This record gives sequence, C-alpha cells and structure tokens, in this order.
Amino acid sequence: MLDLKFIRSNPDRVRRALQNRRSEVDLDRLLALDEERRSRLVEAESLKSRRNAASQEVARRKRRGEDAEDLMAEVRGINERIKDLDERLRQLDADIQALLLAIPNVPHESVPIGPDSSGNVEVRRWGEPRVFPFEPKAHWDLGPELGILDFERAAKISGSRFVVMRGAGARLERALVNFMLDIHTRQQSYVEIWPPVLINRASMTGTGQLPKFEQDAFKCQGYDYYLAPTAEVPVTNLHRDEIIPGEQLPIYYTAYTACFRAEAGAAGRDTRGMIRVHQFDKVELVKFTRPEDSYSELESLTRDAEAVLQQLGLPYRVVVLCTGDMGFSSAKTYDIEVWMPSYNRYVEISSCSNFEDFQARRANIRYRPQAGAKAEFVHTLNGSGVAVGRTVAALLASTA
RNA sequence: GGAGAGGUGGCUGAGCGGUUGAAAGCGCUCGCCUCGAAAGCGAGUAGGUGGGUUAAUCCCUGCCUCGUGGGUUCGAAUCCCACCCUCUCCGCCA
Repeated sequence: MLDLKFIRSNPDRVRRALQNRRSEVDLDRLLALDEERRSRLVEAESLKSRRNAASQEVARRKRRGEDAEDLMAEVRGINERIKDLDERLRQLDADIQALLLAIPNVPHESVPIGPDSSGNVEVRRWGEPRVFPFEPKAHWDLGPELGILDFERAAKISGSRFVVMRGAGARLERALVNFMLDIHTRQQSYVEIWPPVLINRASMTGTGQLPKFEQDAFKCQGYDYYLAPTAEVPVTNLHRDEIIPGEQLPIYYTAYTACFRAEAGAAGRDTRGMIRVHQFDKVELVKFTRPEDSYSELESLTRDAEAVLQQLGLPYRVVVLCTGDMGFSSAKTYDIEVWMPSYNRYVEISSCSNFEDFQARRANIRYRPQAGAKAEFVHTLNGSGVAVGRTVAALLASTA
C-alpha cells in the first residue's frame, strides 16, 4: 500500500508508475475522494469540537447546580448533522481504502520499463549448461521411469497438478530442504522459522495477496483461513503490528513450508510435470531492514539464494524484472532462472524482491531508529531460497 | 465440545458516567551530580488523522483511538448488545 500523502503530493509519479505496470486504478477518482474526505472531515471535526466544549460546560454548570437544558438541546441538534457527516465519511474512507489496496507498488528507478517478460534484462549468468549428445528427457518422463515421481497416482489422490514422490525421489526432496536450510542458517545468518501454513485474512492482506488476488489462493471452507501460497506470508507477518527496536535490524529469517496455489490464471501453462503444481515445497528467505539498507540487502539476498544453485552445480542466470512483469507488491525483483535441459531454456526457480515499505504499511511493521525516536515503517524483502520441486526437476534432467 | 477469566501507552498495571488520553512502576531521552560510570535527583516521553504555518522541519491547533463494531447519554475506558482474540481448567486428540 502506498502512502496517501505520497500519492497526493506526487500524483504524476504515481500515474506514470501505474501506466508502466499496466494498472487500471482510477487515480483521479482517488484524488477526488481524498479531497472530499478532507473537506467533510474539517466540517465534522468543528462540529465535534463544539459538542465537546458544550458538554464540558454542561458539566461545569451541573456542578454548580445551574440549568444546562439549552446546551443539551443544542448538542442534540448538532449530533444529527454529525451523524450524517460521519456516515458519508465512513463511505469515503471505505472507497479510498479499497482503491489504495488495489494500487501496486511504485517500481524503483533502476527497474527497466517494459510491457511483459520480454522486457526483462539479464544481469548475470553462472555455470555452463551441459551439452548432451542426445535429446535429454524431461523430468516427467525420467521420474516415472525411475519410479521416483508418480503423477498418475497423484491425480487419483488429489487431481491434476499434483505430484507423489516415492523412494529416492521423496528422499531427495527431503534432503534438499535440509540442504537449503543448512546453507541459510549455517553458512549464512538466517534464523529458521517453522510457521503455520493456514493463514488468516489480515495476514494475507498484510503481504498483498488479498484483496486483489483472492482467486489465486485456496480458502478453507467454513473458516477464515487461507492456505499459504508462500512462507513469505506467515514469516513477514511475524512482526505485524509490532515496533521493532532499531538495534535488532536487520532481521533475517528462513523457513521451509509447503506452498499452495490455485494458479487460477495459468490454465494450459506448464501442465506437465512438477513445474507448476497446486502444492509444492519451498525454502524462503525474508528480511526486515532499515529503509536506507534495503537495496544492498536485496543484492545480498539474491546472492544468498544463488549459493544454493552454485553448491548444487546447477547453471542459472539472474534477470531483473521489468515494470510490466513485476509482482504487485514489489518495487524491484530479481528472478533466478535455472537451466532446464529438456526445456532448452532457463526457468524461474527463485524470485527475490524488495517491497520497500509497501508491505510494512499494510501490515503495520515499524521500527524505532533510535531510542525515543518516532517509529517508522521497515522495509521488507523476500526471495525463494529456492523452490524445491523445480530443483528436483533441474537435477533430474541435468545429471541423470 | 463444556466451564471460567481477561483484552488499557514501548512494557507491566490502576482507573466512582463529567479537567482521565489515561495513576503508579519499568524502559527510554535530556539535564544535575561525577574524572567517568553506577546510584540518586529533576524534567520530558502513546498512536492515527486533519487544519494553520514552513522550502522542508520545528511549532500552534482540532478530531479520533483504552480488542472490533453498534447502542444508551448533553457527555462513555467506565453502562448495554454483538463479534473477535488471548489465557486457565475439563473433555477429545498427534
């Protein structure tokens, strides 16, 4: 969520950002609502001020045993008008809030402008894709042949876009989770978290999944719980509605969780195998930082995720997403793409983003720069470190 | 599922319907003391959102906020209703 005061004083900059992101939020309507809200607010507040003064005068008179019926009658009259104004203000607040929640983050100035993924820019490569003297098999062929992946039985248990791992496949998945967590907690300095994956509405709103992307999440029927689409949600919300002492920043967390995605808009894409499934495993990295450090922290976060692929010997490249391809809440995102031989191209395996104060404002996560100073919003970052299923797919196809 | 207790500032914790936006303590900031520190003493210290002023701060000022939302009243942290959440005990359970 953007700061309304920022929007009010930088409307052109926000308008440009919305265009670059192909967002269709009606900024003029927002500004008009804000204008009306403030003028009504002034009116309502002056009436309330009069009411407060009159009520205090009533108290004074009554203490002296004097009559106050005239004042009491006056306030009764004022209250009618206050009620109408408050009703209108409530409506205005709701409309403004709804618009604010629908506005994506403003991209950082270093983000390339582009319409879609074709505008992304490669920033570096690591490793040499292995050249095979034959047509490399895809993991959805190799896995079932080896008896370690079973898509047919997964469909029987659940449906399409699920996978069963068996024997060495299951063990590989488990080993990779440990391997990644050990890198982040021992070679790097992340604190391991094991969070709930049933998430309430406030937390889903805090990180930006709701209200705009409700159709992408699984909702528990009869409960106000959503299945976590990523550990980013529970881990970032660890500090929702908190004021973090400045000396505790930066905070680094890592968490393994199963992730659940409805993939409502992805029908027909990557339908084979375990690249795009409804349930997958992922190790996530989350940072809370001071605003002035967040961009250098994004660089080191990305390197921390890359370390996993380097130690596995999987070739990859890093791209910076352009304005048209970025996630809703992000100000800047690097995707790490692993080489997938059977696709003969790089496939996303990690996405590392700086959200600046966008999530922090939604989730009310603040810090105190110094003791006694006013609380400010932190910057939040996160990245996959990395997607486990896609790592299995890349390993199978690259090294089998 | 059954029974009970409770949600108040950064934290702990008081609060007869009317200078209580809130006692006290802790923490923190500044000052005094000190060679320096501790202790002690003094002062200050909630958030949100508007208006005025400003280059921007500072500052002045209004309104709202004691879990959330309604209600009663001239006036609600305080009374009433609904909801949410936390804790304790019992039951069930990996």
